[in-house]
Amino acid sequence: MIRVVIYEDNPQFREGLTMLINGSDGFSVLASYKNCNNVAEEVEKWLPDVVLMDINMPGTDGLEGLKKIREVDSDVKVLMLTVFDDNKNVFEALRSGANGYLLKKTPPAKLLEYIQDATMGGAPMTSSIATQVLKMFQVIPQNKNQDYCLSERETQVLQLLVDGYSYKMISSELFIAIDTVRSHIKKIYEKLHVNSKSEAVAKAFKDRLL
Amino acid sequence: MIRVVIYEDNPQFREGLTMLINGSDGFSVLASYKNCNNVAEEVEKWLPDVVLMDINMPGTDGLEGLKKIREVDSDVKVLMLTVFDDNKNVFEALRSGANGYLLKKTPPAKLLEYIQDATMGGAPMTSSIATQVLKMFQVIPQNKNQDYCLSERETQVLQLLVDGYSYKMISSELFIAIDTVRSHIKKIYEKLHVNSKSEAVAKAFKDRLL
DNA sequence: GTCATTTTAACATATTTATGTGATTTTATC
DNA sequence: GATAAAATCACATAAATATGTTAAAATGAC
Repeated sequence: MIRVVIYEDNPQFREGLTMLINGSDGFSVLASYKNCNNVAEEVEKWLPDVVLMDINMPGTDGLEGLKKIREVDSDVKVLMLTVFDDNKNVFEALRSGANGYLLKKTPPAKLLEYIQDATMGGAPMTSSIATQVLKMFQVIPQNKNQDYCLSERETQVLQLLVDGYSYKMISSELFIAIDTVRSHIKKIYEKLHVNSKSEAVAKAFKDRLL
Repeated sequence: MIRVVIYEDNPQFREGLTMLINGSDGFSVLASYKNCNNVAEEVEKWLPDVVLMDINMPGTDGLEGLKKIREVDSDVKVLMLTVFDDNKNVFEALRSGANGYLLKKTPPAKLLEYIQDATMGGAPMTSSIATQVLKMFQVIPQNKNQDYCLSERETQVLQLLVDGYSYKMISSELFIAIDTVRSHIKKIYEKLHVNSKSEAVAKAFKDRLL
């Protein structure tokens, strides 16, 4: 028996979900709530297998609710429900430990299948959500690995710059004259095509040079 | 009619796939290859709707093949096939523009469903892959959101510092006196607990302030 | 041993940055 | 309308940085 708790502010949809789930063999709704204001206590009380969590709710919304749940219980499967496949919410929900993400228009039969899938360790997503997720991956830039051919010493100096060292501090850290530090930094600027310390630091971060 | 090209080095599996797909209504295999060495030309020649791409192949492997395809064709749907749900490969494949990621043990009926799903703009994944994908999101750290309480103007100035602007450039960019820029930057340093431009820039990156 | 590269160093100078002190004007809030 | 916070500007000065030129050791590759 898969035991479900529902968070959904719309009374009709909440009732509909409850009837669907209670009317299906092997599923049972333990409780349903119209907001997440006491979600932590409620989840600890019922210890459901699956939580169906609407995203848009007055008061504590679904994303906040999810985070609260994860503070007290990392095992319960949480499926997010939403009307729109809004990019930002999807990302935030998945990062906060949602186990799946479904559109409300998901047909009843599929919904039950997805709930079961979640309890088996799966990560059910409707197709449009999965497509969004893939797009998110594609914006993650390559390790540009643009080789600027920094020498070992130059890399070392750049690292110290990034760590906020002044020329003087670098010279005493590396036991070399401050003019030598200047030389290295001049060379680094040439290679990175910059002409200030802060630009070099920014480039080191952007291009993941260190 | 969904037109498919297959890349798979194992002859038995390649034959099995071909027979399955050709034997199904609405599906047709245009060609099948045992390696990706000429994948770009082949895809341009056949212009399939879907490419089934094995990950582990001798010579050019599936990940390389995927990248080559994306260099010449961003529309064709590419479904990756693999024996193991190896975390690193999944990540690399999705980032390189795969449209889905399936385990080879996927049952035939499901496979056809997934192929169709891909052509409709979906992003089919087997359950275990989807779970992996979710886990990847969860390692992405929070916006520390250490609120340093930078004012709007201060944030703007910090952004320009990060972009490599000098005080003079900032003043002309924002139409304010250079002494005003100094004032803002002094305040920023106080709030961030730093005392140089490059430290501020580094902190902006580290704490994702912008 | 020669060649290329890296690391080291010195000298000079103009520019930029950091820091301090003080003050006026906006803007938002109660 | 008093108050607080933010944004504006000025003046001064010490410190740090950027840029140029030049060159001697050290290192590694051939």
